[in-house]
Amino acid sequence: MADVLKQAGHRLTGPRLAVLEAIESGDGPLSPGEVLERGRQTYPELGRATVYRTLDLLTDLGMLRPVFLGDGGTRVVAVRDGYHHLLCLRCGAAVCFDECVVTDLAATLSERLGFQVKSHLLELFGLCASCRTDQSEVAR
Amino acid sequence: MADVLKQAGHRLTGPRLAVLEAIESGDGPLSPGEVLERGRQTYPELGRATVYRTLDLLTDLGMLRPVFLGDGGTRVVAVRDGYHHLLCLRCGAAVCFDECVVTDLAATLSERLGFQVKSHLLELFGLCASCRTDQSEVAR
DNA sequence: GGTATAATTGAGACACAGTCTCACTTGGAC
DNA sequence: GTCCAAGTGAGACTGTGTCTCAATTATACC
Repeated sequence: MADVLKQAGHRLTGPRLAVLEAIESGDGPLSPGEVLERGRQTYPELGRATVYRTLDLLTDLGMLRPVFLGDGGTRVVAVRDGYHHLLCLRCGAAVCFDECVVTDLAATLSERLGFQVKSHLLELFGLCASCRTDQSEVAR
Repeated sequence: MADVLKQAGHRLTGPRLAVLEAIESGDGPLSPGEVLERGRQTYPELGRATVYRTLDLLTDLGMLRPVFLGDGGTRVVAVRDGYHHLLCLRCGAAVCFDECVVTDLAATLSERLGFQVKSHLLELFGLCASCRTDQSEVAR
Protein backbone atom coordinates (compact mmCIF):
# COMPACT_ATOMS: atom_id res chain seq x y z
CA MET A 1 0.00 0.00 0.00
CA ALA A 2 2.88 2.33 0.84
CA ASP A 3 4.32 1.73 -2.62
CA VAL A 4 1.12 2.79 -4.33
CA LEU A 5 1.22 6.00 -2.33
CA LYS A 6 4.76 6.72 -3.37
CA GLN A 7 4.25 5.85 -7.00
CA ALA A 8 1.36 8.28 -7.12
CA GLY A 9 3.80 11.03 -6.17
CA HIS A 10 2.92 11.37 -2.50
CA ARG A 11 5.34 11.44 0.39
CA LEU A 12 5.74 8.52 2.70
CA THR A 13 5.48 9.97 6.18
CA GLY A 14 5.24 8.60 9.68
CA PRO A 15 1.60 9.64 10.17
CA ARG A 16 0.61 8.09 6.86
CA LEU A 17 2.33 4.82 7.68
CA ALA A 18 0.53 4.79 11.02
CA VAL A 19 -2.82 5.19 9.23
CA LEU A 20 -1.95 2.43 6.76
CA GLU A 21 -0.94 0.13 9.57
CA ALA A 22 -4.12 0.90 11.50
CA ILE A 23 -6.22 -0.02 8.48
CA GLU A 24 -4.33 -3.19 7.75
CA SER A 25 -4.47 -4.30 11.36
CA GLY A 26 -8.24 -3.90 11.36
CA ASP A 27 -10.27 -6.96 10.47
CA GLY A 28 -13.31 -5.07 9.27
CA PRO A 29 -14.65 -1.60 8.50
CA LEU A 30 -13.12 1.09 10.70
CA SER A 31 -14.47 4.51 11.49
CA PRO A 32 -12.08 7.47 11.23
CA GLY A 33 -12.13 7.64 15.01
CA GLU A 34 -10.98 4.04 15.28
CA VAL A 35 -8.26 4.65 12.72
CA LEU A 36 -7.07 7.60 14.81
CA GLU A 37 -7.05 5.55 17.98
CA ARG A 38 -5.16 2.63 16.42
CA GLY A 39 -2.81 4.93 14.55
CA ARG A 40 -1.80 6.64 17.78
CA GLN A 41 -0.53 3.34 19.09
CA THR A 42 2.13 3.53 16.38
CA TYR A 43 2.46 7.30 16.13
CA PRO A 44 1.17 9.05 19.26
CA GLU A 45 1.22 12.58 17.80
CA LEU A 46 -1.17 11.59 14.99
CA GLY A 47 -3.82 14.26 14.49
CA ARG A 48 -7.45 14.00 13.51
CA ALA A 49 -7.10 16.20 10.45
CA THR A 50 -4.30 14.01 9.16
CA VAL A 51 -6.41 10.89 9.51
CA TYR A 52 -9.22 12.44 7.47
CA ARG A 53 -6.78 13.76 4.88
CA THR A 54 -5.06 10.39 4.55
CA LEU A 55 -8.32 8.48 4.33
CA ASP A 56 -9.48 10.82 1.55
CA LEU A 57 -6.21 10.36 -0.25
CA LEU A 58 -6.32 6.58 -0.01
CA THR A 59 -9.91 6.58 -1.17
CA ASP A 60 -9.01 8.70 -4.19
CA LEU A 61 -6.22 6.27 -4.99
CA GLY A 62 -8.71 3.41 -4.90
CA MET A 63 -7.13 1.71 -1.91
CA LEU A 64 -10.03 2.34 0.41
CA ARG A 65 -13.75 2.20 0.02
CA PRO A 66 -16.43 3.84 2.18
CA VAL A 67 -19.11 1.60 3.60
CA PHE A 68 -22.30 2.39 5.45
CA LEU A 69 -23.41 0.27 8.34
CA GLY A 70 -26.87 0.63 9.75
CA ASP A 71 -25.73 3.02 12.46
CA GLY A 72 -25.26 5.92 10.06
CA GLY A 73 -21.54 6.25 10.73
CA THR A 74 -19.13 6.39 7.84
CA ARG A 75 -16.51 3.68 7.82
CA VAL A 76 -13.80 2.62 5.54
CA VAL A 77 -12.38 -0.74 4.45
CA ALA A 78 -9.30 -1.71 2.49
CA VAL A 79 -10.09 -2.72 -1.07
CA ARG A 80 -8.54 -6.16 -1.26
CA ASP A 81 -10.43 -9.21 -2.32
CA GLY A 82 -13.43 -7.58 -3.85
CA TYR A 83 -15.53 -4.51 -4.03
CA HIS A 84 -18.60 -5.78 -2.24
CA HIS A 85 -19.36 -6.71 1.27
CA LEU A 86 -21.64 -8.61 3.47
CA LEU A 87 -21.95 -6.63 6.67
CA CYS A 88 -23.02 -8.18 9.91
CA LEU A 89 -25.50 -5.91 11.67
CA ARG A 90 -24.60 -7.39 15.01
CA CYS A 91 -20.82 -7.65 15.25
CA GLY A 92 -19.91 -5.36 12.36
CA ALA A 93 -17.83 -7.98 10.56
CA ALA A 94 -17.38 -7.42 6.84
CA VAL A 95 -17.06 -10.35 4.47
CA CYS A 96 -15.88 -9.64 0.97
CA PHE A 97 -17.23 -11.38 -2.08
CA ASP A 98 -16.25 -11.17 -5.70
CA GLU A 99 -19.46 -11.79 -7.56
CA CYS A 100 -20.54 -8.65 -9.28
CA VAL A 101 -24.04 -8.90 -10.61
CA VAL A 102 -24.23 -5.20 -11.25
CA THR A 103 -22.24 -4.84 -14.45
CA ASP A 104 -24.92 -6.28 -16.73
CA LEU A 105 -27.61 -4.34 -14.92
CA ALA A 106 -25.67 -1.11 -15.37
CA ALA A 107 -25.47 -1.69 -19.12
CA THR A 108 -29.20 -2.38 -19.36
CA LEU A 109 -30.15 0.70 -17.37
CA SER A 110 -27.72 2.88 -19.22
CA GLU A 111 -29.37 1.92 -22.48
CA ARG A 112 -32.93 2.22 -21.20
CA LEU A 113 -32.67 5.43 -19.14
CA GLY A 114 -29.68 7.16 -20.67
CA PHE A 115 -27.93 7.09 -17.33
CA GLN A 116 -24.16 6.83 -17.45
CA VAL A 117 -23.16 4.59 -14.55
CA LYS A 118 -19.79 5.50 -13.09
CA SER A 119 -19.69 3.46 -9.93
CA HIS A 120 -21.96 1.49 -7.68
CA LEU A 121 -22.45 0.45 -4.13
CA LEU A 122 -23.69 -2.99 -3.27
CA GLU A 123 -23.91 -3.99 0.34
CA LEU A 124 -25.79 -6.83 1.93
CA PHE A 125 -26.80 -6.56 5.55
CA GLY A 126 -27.62 -9.39 7.84
CA LEU A 127 -26.17 -11.77 10.35
CA CYS A 128 -22.88 -13.62 9.95
CA ALA A 129 -22.66 -17.32 10.70
CA SER A 130 -21.49 -16.93 14.30
CA CYS A 131 -24.02 -14.22 15.17
CA ARG A 132 -26.81 -16.40 13.77
CA THR A 133 -25.84 -19.07 16.26
CA ASP A 134 -25.66 -16.57 19.12
CA GLN A 135 -29.01 -15.08 18.28
CA SER A 136 -30.82 -18.38 18.29
CA GLU A 137 -29.55 -18.84 21.86
CA VAL A 138 -30.18 -15.35 23.18
CA ALA A 139 -33.70 -14.22 22.37
CA ARG A 140 -33.81 -10.52 21.52
CA MET B 1 -48.83 7.35 3.67
CA ALA B 2 -50.83 8.93 6.47
CA ASP B 3 -53.05 5.86 6.58
CA VAL B 4 -50.09 3.53 7.06
CA LEU B 5 -49.02 5.66 10.00
CA LYS B 6 -52.43 5.48 11.58
CA GLN B 7 -52.89 1.79 11.00
CA ALA B 8 -49.58 1.17 12.72
CA GLY B 9 -51.06 2.76 15.83
CA HIS B 10 -49.41 6.17 15.59
CA ARG B 11 -51.10 9.52 15.88
CA LEU B 12 -51.71 11.72 12.94
CA THR B 13 -50.41 15.10 13.97
CA GLY B 14 -49.74 18.40 12.25
CA PRO B 15 -45.95 18.09 12.41
CA ARG B 16 -46.07 14.57 11.00
CA LEU B 17 -48.32 15.61 8.15
CA ALA B 18 -45.92 18.45 7.37
CA VAL B 19 -43.03 15.98 7.18
CA LEU B 20 -45.03 13.64 4.95
CA GLU B 21 -45.96 16.50 2.68
CA ALA B 22 -42.37 17.68 2.49
CA ILE B 23 -41.20 14.24 1.43
CA GLU B 24 -43.93 13.80 -1.12
CA SER B 25 -43.31 17.23 -2.60
CA GLY B 26 -39.63 16.39 -3.06
CA ASP B 27 -38.65 14.89 -6.39
CA GLY B 28 -35.53 13.17 -5.11
CA PRO B 29 -33.59 12.29 -1.99
CA LEU B 30 -33.94 14.90 0.75
CA SER B 31 -31.67 15.57 3.67
CA PRO B 32 -33.27 15.96 7.11
CA GLY B 33 -32.43 19.66 6.88
CA GLU B 34 -34.33 19.99 3.64
CA VAL B 35 -37.29 18.14 5.10
CA LEU B 36 -37.28 20.59 8.02
CA GLU B 37 -37.14 23.57 5.70
CA ARG B 38 -39.94 22.33 3.46
CA GLY B 39 -41.99 21.14 6.41
CA ARG B 40 -41.88 24.60 7.96
CA GLN B 41 -43.61 26.01 4.91
CA THR B 42 -46.64 23.97 5.97
CA TYR B 43 -46.10 23.99 9.72
CA PRO B 44 -43.81 26.82 10.83
CA GLU B 45 -43.31 25.59 14.43
CA LEU B 46 -41.86 22.28 13.21
CA GLY B 47 -38.78 21.33 15.23
CA ARG B 48 -35.61 19.54 14.25
CA ALA B 49 -36.04 16.75 16.78
CA THR B 50 -39.50 16.02 15.42
CA VAL B 51 -38.17 15.74 11.88
CA TYR B 52 -35.57 13.19 12.95
CA ARG B 53 -38.10 11.30 15.03
CA THR B 54 -40.60 11.19 12.21
CA LEU B 55 -38.02 10.14 9.63
CA ASP B 56 -36.93 7.30 11.91
CA LEU B 57 -40.50 6.27 12.39
CA LEU B 58 -41.26 6.29 8.67
CA THR B 59 -38.09 4.34 7.97
CA ASP B 60 -39.05 1.72 10.54
CA LEU B 61 -42.46 1.45 8.89
CA GLY B 62 -40.76 0.83 5.55
CA MET B 63 -42.06 4.00 3.95
CA LEU B 64 -38.67 5.65 3.68
CA ARG B 65 -35.26 4.42 2.78
CA PRO B 66 -31.90 6.02 3.53
CA VAL B 67 -29.58 6.69 0.61
CA PHE B 68 -25.99 7.82 0.47
CA LEU B 69 -24.86 10.28 -2.14
CA GLY B 70 -21.20 10.88 -2.70
CA ASP B 71 -21.15 13.92 -0.40
CA GLY B 72 -21.38 11.86 2.74
CA GLY B 73 -24.70 13.31 3.84
CA THR B 74 -27.55 11.06 4.80
CA ARG B 75 -30.68 11.48 2.79
CA VAL B 76 -33.99 9.82 2.61
CA VAL B 77 -36.36 8.90 -0.23
CA ALA B 78 -39.91 7.64 -0.28
CA VAL B 79 -40.17 3.94 -1.10
CA ARG B 80 -42.51 3.96 -4.05
CA ASP B 81 -41.67 2.33 -7.33
CA GLY B 82 -38.75 0.24 -6.28
CA TYR B 83 -36.05 -0.21 -3.78
CA HIS B 84 -33.10 0.75 -5.89
CA HIS B 85 -31.88 3.97 -7.32
CA LEU B 86 -29.69 5.53 -9.88
CA LEU B 87 -28.27 8.66 -8.32
CA CYS B 88 -26.93 11.49 -10.38
CA LEU B 89 -23.68 12.76 -8.89
CA ARG B 90 -24.20 16.13 -10.46
CA CYS B 91 -27.80 17.20 -9.90
CA GLY B 92 -28.70 14.69 -7.20
CA ALA B 93 -31.68 13.29 -9.09
CA ALA B 94 -32.76 9.81 -8.09
CA VAL B 95 -34.23 7.45 -10.65
CA CYS B 96 -35.92 4.35 -9.36
CA PHE B 97 -35.72 1.00 -11.04
CA ASP B 98 -37.35 -2.29 -10.25
CA GLU B 99 -34.85 -4.87 -11.37
CA CYS B 100 -33.45 -6.63 -8.40
CA VAL B 101 -30.48 -8.73 -9.27
CA VAL B 102 -29.57 -9.21 -5.66
CA THR B 103 -32.08 -11.83 -4.57
CA ASP B 104 -30.36 -14.74 -6.29
CA LEU B 105 -26.98 -13.50 -5.18
CA ALA B 106 -28.17 -13.32 -1.59
CA ALA B 107 -29.31 -16.95 -1.72
CA THR B 108 -25.98 -18.08 -3.15
CA LEU B 109 -23.95 -16.21 -0.56
CA SER B 110 -26.17 -17.35 2.25
CA GLU B 111 -25.52 -20.95 1.31
CA ARG B 112 -21.81 -20.51 0.72
CA LEU B 113 -20.89 -18.31 3.69
CA GLY B 114 -23.63 -19.02 6.17
CA PHE B 115 -24.60 -15.36 6.13
CA GLN B 116 -28.26 -14.61 6.68
CA VAL B 117 -29.08 -11.68 4.41
CA LYS B 118 -31.75 -9.41 5.88
CA SER B 119 -31.61 -6.43 3.59
CA HIS B 120 -29.42 -4.88 0.97
CA LEU B 121 -28.42 -1.61 -0.50
CA LEU B 122 -27.84 -1.22 -4.20
CA GLU B 123 -27.11 2.19 -5.56
CA LEU B 124 -25.65 3.16 -8.89
CA PHE B 125 -23.86 6.47 -9.20
CA GLY B 126 -23.28 8.38 -12.38
CA LEU B 127 -24.71 11.03 -14.60
CA CYS B 128 -28.33 11.30 -15.62
CA ALA B 129 -29.27 11.89 -19.25
CA SER B 130 -29.52 15.67 -18.98
CA CYS B 131 -26.32 16.09 -16.99
CA ARG B 132 -24.48 13.99 -19.55
CA THR B 133 -25.51 16.48 -22.19
CA ASP B 134 -24.48 19.43 -20.03
CA GLN B 135 -21.16 17.91 -19.23
CA SER B 136 -20.22 17.36 -22.84
CA GLU B 137 -20.78 21.10 -23.34
CA VAL B 138 -19.08 22.39 -20.21
CA ALA B 139 -15.67 20.80 -19.79
CA ARG B 140 -14.91 20.10 -16.13
C1' DG C 1 26.42 15.12 4.20
C1' DG C 2 24.10 19.68 3.61
C1' DT C 3 20.44 22.72 1.72
C1' DA C 4 16.18 24.37 -0.25
C1' DT C 5 11.49 23.96 -0.73
C1' DA C 6 7.05 22.34 -1.38
C1' DA C 7 4.28 18.88 0.73
C1' DT C 8 2.65 17.54 4.98
C1' DT C 9 1.65 18.03 9.71
C1' DG C 10 -0.98 18.89 14.48
C1' DA C 11 -3.51 22.07 17.24
C1' DG C 12 -7.35 24.23 17.78
C1' DA C 13 -11.26 26.93 16.22
C1' DC C 14 -15.24 26.14 13.81
C1' DA C 15 -19.64 24.40 11.45
C1' DC C 16 -23.02 21.29 11.42
C1' DA C 17 -25.70 16.95 11.99
C1' DG C 18 -27.92 14.26 15.07
C1' DT C 19 -29.33 13.07 20.08
C1' DC C 20 -31.33 13.84 24.43
C1' DT C 21 -34.02 15.89 28.10
C1' DC C 22 -37.80 18.08 29.89
C1' DA C 23 -41.74 20.72 30.49
C1' DC C 24 -45.63 21.63 27.66
C1' DT C 25 -49.29 20.37 24.22
C1' DT C 26 -52.59 17.57 21.91
C1' DG C 27 -55.05 13.57 19.49
C1' DG C 28 -58.30 10.58 20.23
C1' DA C 29 -60.52 7.02 23.30
C1' DC C 30 -63.99 7.12 26.51
C1' DG D 1 -65.95 17.41 27.98
C1' DT D 2 -62.19 14.85 30.34
C1' DC D 3 -58.12 12.36 30.68
C1' DC D 4 -53.68 10.73 29.67
C1' DA D 5 -50.21 8.71 27.00
C1' DA D 6 -48.15 9.96 22.79
C1' DG D 7 -46.12 13.55 20.71
C1' DT D 8 -43.97 18.13 20.65
C1' DG D 9 -40.32 22.21 20.37
C1' DA D 10 -36.54 24.53 22.55
C1' DG D 11 -32.22 24.29 23.58
C1' DA D 12 -28.21 22.08 25.56
C1' DC D 13 -25.08 18.76 24.27
C1' DT D 14 -22.02 15.44 21.70
C1' DG D 15 -19.41 13.85 18.03
C1' DT D 16 -17.89 14.12 13.28
C1' DG D 17 -15.72 16.33 9.78
C1' DT D 18 -13.54 20.83 7.86
C1' DC D 19 -10.48 24.66 7.75
C1' DT D 20 -6.56 27.62 8.79
C1' DC D 21 -2.02 28.50 9.94
C1' DA D 22 2.44 28.25 11.68
C1' DA D 23 5.78 24.57 12.31
C1' DT D 24 7.88 20.44 10.61
C1' DT D 25 9.79 17.21 7.35
C1' DA D 26 10.57 14.09 3.12
C1' DT D 27 13.04 14.30 -0.66
C1' DA D 28 15.31 16.18 -4.88
C1' DC D 29 19.36 18.31 -5.79
C1' DC D 30 24.02 19.72 -5.07
